[in-house]
Amino acid sequence: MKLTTKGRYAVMAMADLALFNDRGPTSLSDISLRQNISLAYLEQIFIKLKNRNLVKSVRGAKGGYVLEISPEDIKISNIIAAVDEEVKTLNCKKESKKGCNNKSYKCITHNLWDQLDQHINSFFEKVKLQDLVKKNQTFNK
Amino acid sequence: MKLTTKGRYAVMAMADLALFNDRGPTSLSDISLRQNISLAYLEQIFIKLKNRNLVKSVRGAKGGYVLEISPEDIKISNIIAAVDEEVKTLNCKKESKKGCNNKSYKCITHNLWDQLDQHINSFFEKVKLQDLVKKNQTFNK
DNA sequence: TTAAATCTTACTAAAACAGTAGGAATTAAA
DNA sequence: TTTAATTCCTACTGTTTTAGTAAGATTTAA
Repeated sequence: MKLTTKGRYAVMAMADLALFNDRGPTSLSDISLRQNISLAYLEQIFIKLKNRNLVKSVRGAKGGYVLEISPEDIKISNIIAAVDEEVKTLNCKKESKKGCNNKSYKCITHNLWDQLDQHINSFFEKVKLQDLVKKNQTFNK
Repeated sequence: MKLTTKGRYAVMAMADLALFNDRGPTSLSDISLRQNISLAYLEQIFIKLKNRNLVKSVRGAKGGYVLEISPEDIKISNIIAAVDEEVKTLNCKKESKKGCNNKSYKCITHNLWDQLDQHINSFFEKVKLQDLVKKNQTFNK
């Protein structure tokens, strides 16, 4: 599975952006200072967030980024997916040569990984950016 | 989070072992052939499984491994924990210098990662090795 | 004109991953 | 008693990923 600091930083930065969104564009250097993430690294991350239409950029002085859509409509899964190429446990489908073929005893764990994926993804699907901004959040149903 | 082929291989191998457990010790070379995992790599994995008392070894010719406890009593989480050092999304607690301090806006995502951990771990807690051996398994509640 | 900001591309040190290699110790069976 | 099959143990290693850094180009408000 893929869930690295890049994904975590992206969620942190988006939450930061959501908090300050009503004050106009937020610069990456502000986020960098508040969240303690390197500016250059944030730049790379925000390119990807922009490509997925999660944020809009405002170039030039006093520029920065603003949310493209409202925090209630942004799922955590959208953010993770934007920066980490895949959120998926490896399973035998991916490796055609090794592991999985039609022999039943080779596919014992096949369903397990599939359902783990569903489980994790459903978690990220359920939580919205808006939920992070509220206090004393509980994300489990 | 940490969930690599080592953890997957361990679960596959344990499932394999569960299937053939009533025929006496299963050698790693058998598992290697059936599951297409390198023998030397399996050896490393089984040392760890043994250390956690999930399997017993029988040395010498005709030796191999047998389950130390019955498949109903082995949770997937036990297996993963045995080989992958931690199943935990990184969170701000871990990095004392960076990220998390008492300023509220730096801890926005703190709860999120904590609860993700709980979510994933609860999945692995619920599934037993026995469940993998049955057909048409469903692990989600 | 200047400073603040995004945008773009390339590079890189360190760590993790996924093994490989080589041999020692043990034991059932020939 | 020898052999072959097996676990046990330690060290090494190529590749990929991670987590950035570096250097500059472009845009725009003041």
